[in-house]
Amino acid sequence: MTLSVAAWNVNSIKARLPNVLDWLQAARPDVACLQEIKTVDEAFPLMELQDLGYNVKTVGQKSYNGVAILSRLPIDEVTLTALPGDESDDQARYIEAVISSGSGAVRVASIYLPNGNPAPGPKFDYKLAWMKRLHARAAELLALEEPVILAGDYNVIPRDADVHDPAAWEGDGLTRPESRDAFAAIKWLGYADAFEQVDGRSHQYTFWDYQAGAWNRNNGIRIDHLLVSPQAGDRLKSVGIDKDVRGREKASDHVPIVGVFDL
DNA sequence: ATGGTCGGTCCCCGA
Repeated sequence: MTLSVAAWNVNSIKARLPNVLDWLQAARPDVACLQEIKTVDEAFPLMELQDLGYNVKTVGQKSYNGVAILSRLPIDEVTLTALPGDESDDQARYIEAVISSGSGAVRVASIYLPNGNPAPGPKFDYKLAWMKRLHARAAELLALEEPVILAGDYNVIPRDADVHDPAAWEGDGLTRPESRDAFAAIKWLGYADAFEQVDGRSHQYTFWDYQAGAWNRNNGIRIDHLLVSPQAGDRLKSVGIDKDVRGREKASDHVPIVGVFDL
């Protein structure tokens, strides 16, 4: 039995609802981790998504951020609605759940990692602190020896090969060595970047800015990632980036990335 | 081409 798991920063679920519904109906992912829903839980369009057969769990916030997990399979338990380690952090950027698949339980997190710009500065400090907390949680999850999929917008461009013009992004919070090192450190724990494991091609992007004709010029970056534990990585079959979604009317600036697992 | 575009709102901020 296969399990497909998607990550997609929708940049407002309300502005994107027709596109999101169309894509879910066409791609039919078993699990979809959404970021930047930009709404409180009460205003999330629950019915429309339930009508497509999805169970829905959200961690929302007014105006900014907000994450969701949609699943065609039962969501057994929401294990976390925030990253541990900072009680004062009230930004809605993390939700983690246990999902029942054909072969047992799979743990999935929907992650919206802070952008961190302008860097350096307090926002960049917050990004790095958040990444440390994610590192700690990722280590705890590895110890469970379960299939774990950490899916979302990491706001990190891992390699120069993941950006159209590395020079143009020099010094940006998405490419700074501190950001790349923190991302690599999570992988060093024992996670794999699903895209790099099965594909690894250069210049495959998940985000194109709205400005300056970035989409038409293919000036993109790869910042949406699926990090997978060994128990998930061993069963990873394919990864796809649904690039065409970016060319639609009223598109998000991000497109979905989908991993298919034998789970 | 040293700019530009979205989405959310307290009329500017975040990306």
